[in-house]
Amino acid sequence: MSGQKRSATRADVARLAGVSASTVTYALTGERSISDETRKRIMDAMAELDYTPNAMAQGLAGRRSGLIALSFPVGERGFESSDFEYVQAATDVLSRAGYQLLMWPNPIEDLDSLRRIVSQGLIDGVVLMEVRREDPRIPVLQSTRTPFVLIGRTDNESDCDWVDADFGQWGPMAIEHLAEEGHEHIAVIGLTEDMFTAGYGPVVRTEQNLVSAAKKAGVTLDIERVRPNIRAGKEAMETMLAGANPPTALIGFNQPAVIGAIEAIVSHGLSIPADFSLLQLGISPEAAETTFPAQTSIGVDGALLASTAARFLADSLAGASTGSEPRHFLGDAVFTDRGSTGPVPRK
Amino acid sequence: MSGQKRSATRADVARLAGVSASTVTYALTGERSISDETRKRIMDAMAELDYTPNAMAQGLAGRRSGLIALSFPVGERGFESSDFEYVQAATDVLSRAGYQLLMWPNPIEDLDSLRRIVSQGLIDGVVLMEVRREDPRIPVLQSTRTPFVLIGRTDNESDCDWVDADFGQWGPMAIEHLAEEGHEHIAVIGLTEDMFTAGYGPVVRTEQNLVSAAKKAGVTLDIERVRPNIRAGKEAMETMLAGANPPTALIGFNQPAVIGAIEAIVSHGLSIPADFSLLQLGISPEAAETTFPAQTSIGVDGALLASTAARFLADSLAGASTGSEPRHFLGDAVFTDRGSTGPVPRK
DNA sequence: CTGTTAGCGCATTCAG
DNA sequence: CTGAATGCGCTAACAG
Repeated sequence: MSGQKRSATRADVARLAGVSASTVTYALTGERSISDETRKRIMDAMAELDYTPNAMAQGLAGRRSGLIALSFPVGERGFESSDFEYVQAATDVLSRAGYQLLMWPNPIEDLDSLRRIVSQGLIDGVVLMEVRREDPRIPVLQSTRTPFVLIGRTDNESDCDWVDADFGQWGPMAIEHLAEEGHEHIAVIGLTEDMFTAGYGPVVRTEQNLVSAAKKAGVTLDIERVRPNIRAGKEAMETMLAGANPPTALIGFNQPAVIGAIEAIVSHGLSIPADFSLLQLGISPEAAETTFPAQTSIGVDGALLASTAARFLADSLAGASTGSEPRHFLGDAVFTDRGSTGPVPRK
Repeated sequence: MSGQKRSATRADVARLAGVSASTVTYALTGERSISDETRKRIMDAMAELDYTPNAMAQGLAGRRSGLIALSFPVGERGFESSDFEYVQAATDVLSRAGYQLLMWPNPIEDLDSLRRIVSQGLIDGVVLMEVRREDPRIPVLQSTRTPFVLIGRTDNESDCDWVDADFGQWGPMAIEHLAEEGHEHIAVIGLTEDMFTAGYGPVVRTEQNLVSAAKKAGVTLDIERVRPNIRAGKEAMETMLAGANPPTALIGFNQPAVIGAIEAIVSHGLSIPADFSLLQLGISPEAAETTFPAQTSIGVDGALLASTAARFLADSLAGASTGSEPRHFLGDAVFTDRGSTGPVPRK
């Protein structure tokens, strides 16, 4: 056993370097100038003792924990690989700014736990994911004066910092792409009304934009809203294909349902993209390439969104007190052609 | 502005309740007995002041942060919904034991960061996921005397606490199931050699068991090892089906590749399970039901694994000093019939 | 059953 | 350019 019982403290370093304790701190933070001579002695001492500052003590004394919570409620939707893109990007930016990310997977409704953790002084700021149109977490954070940023938007948009996809671009982009290829009758498979009333922002906005873009382009839309599962999507698609005037393309905003829809399309004797076109909204690259065929999609760069959010938060933590204007960021729509759309087939 | 600048401290509570500061602590921890009278006064005072103990100060004084890191390196494999099952289960158990989970997504090789975070005194223990046969994180944790538990195993099994799937059951169970249905020639699509040499434990163990079980059952195996992507799986399956004596069933241990394999099977004019049987190993329920058809599978209860690991860690944190025997747990194989296997077709 | 006293390791005044 | 003193909010002996 060669173990040192207790790890070295700042006092140990100071002693070994022959300086005072506070000088060690300043050598570390650079808050005031130090002679090269002294700095070197301190650095050497730190290296020799394998010194690492104690985070708790830093937090207590400096009223800054270096921890950021990522509120990542996992509801019906579950976890997708795309979600990790967000986590990863946020982690990168924040760690560069000296913060660690604390994942907080509790449900949105668990406000007591949220209140507790932010009151504990353990957390400097919060990134909120899966934001609802009226999000109960926000008042909690505001009342405890905890800095935060949203990935997503509430109905009251101007109220705080947020980043979000520019859903306004999705509908027009999707409709235009398909209209250009000659499609005049397009199926849409979205999410159920539940998601509407639960206030799931993207769903509402996107569908609205789709409708208005279709009107402008003179395209007929056949909208079905179903639960996010394969069977529901399959049934919805079968119904649409069995109609008198079946659609020649599908716009999906519901990945599990679209998997079922693909099955329905293929069973119907149609092949993609020769006979039928498929365009999926808001899907991650990973998920889009997990199906057969892979899905052409319109979405947002999640990493860009998350890293921007992280930057907003880091900035407002740096600027501490000042209540400058809220900052917003809209991520451009990204079109990725994976070959699942094509010109409308001749009869 | 009605904001209290600074949140209430233990001293404030003590003053308002008319007791000494330490009494407040003991009322909270129950470390020594207190008259009901006094306890009530303290509780009332805490409620009135909306008091929450400061986590940093608790950590500094009590040398216990209440934070557990979950080392969750995200490599080539990415993030799957099943992974969240682990996170969720671990979080539940640990929060009941008074801990928060800090997600640590850094790559396995990022040992400097790991060393730093555990030396900071910010973390009481670590749960390691994606454990390699020789995992470099382990020496780091041992040298810093940080309690930890593995989800997975190293080659040196007796060395520390771990939980893992009982892979020994998978091979026999898979072979027996298919053999009973009359299959005599079975394809296997596993992962590439890279994963072998990278020391990805499950891959190695499972394939070995598959081979020995097949020998015992008198079944012929046709093993292909491919990268985890759709195209590779499709090509591998096409090759096998084009052979002189094509297999009648597939055992997969590579989800993306199996998606491609399914496509190859269907294109070949075979339908599942009437003409061809499919059995997937080690896949999450979510992923198994994301394909068409859904996949019958053999795997492990991830939530059980993770919660057991969490319990191991919580226990060893409670029993602090004592170095009792390492604890191990093997999760039973779980067979889930999703209808993708059936009797071998008559010629 | 309760109060008093030291620290935990560091940031930050205040003095040179 | 550097040192000394104070306190962050709490736990854990030590005293009754």
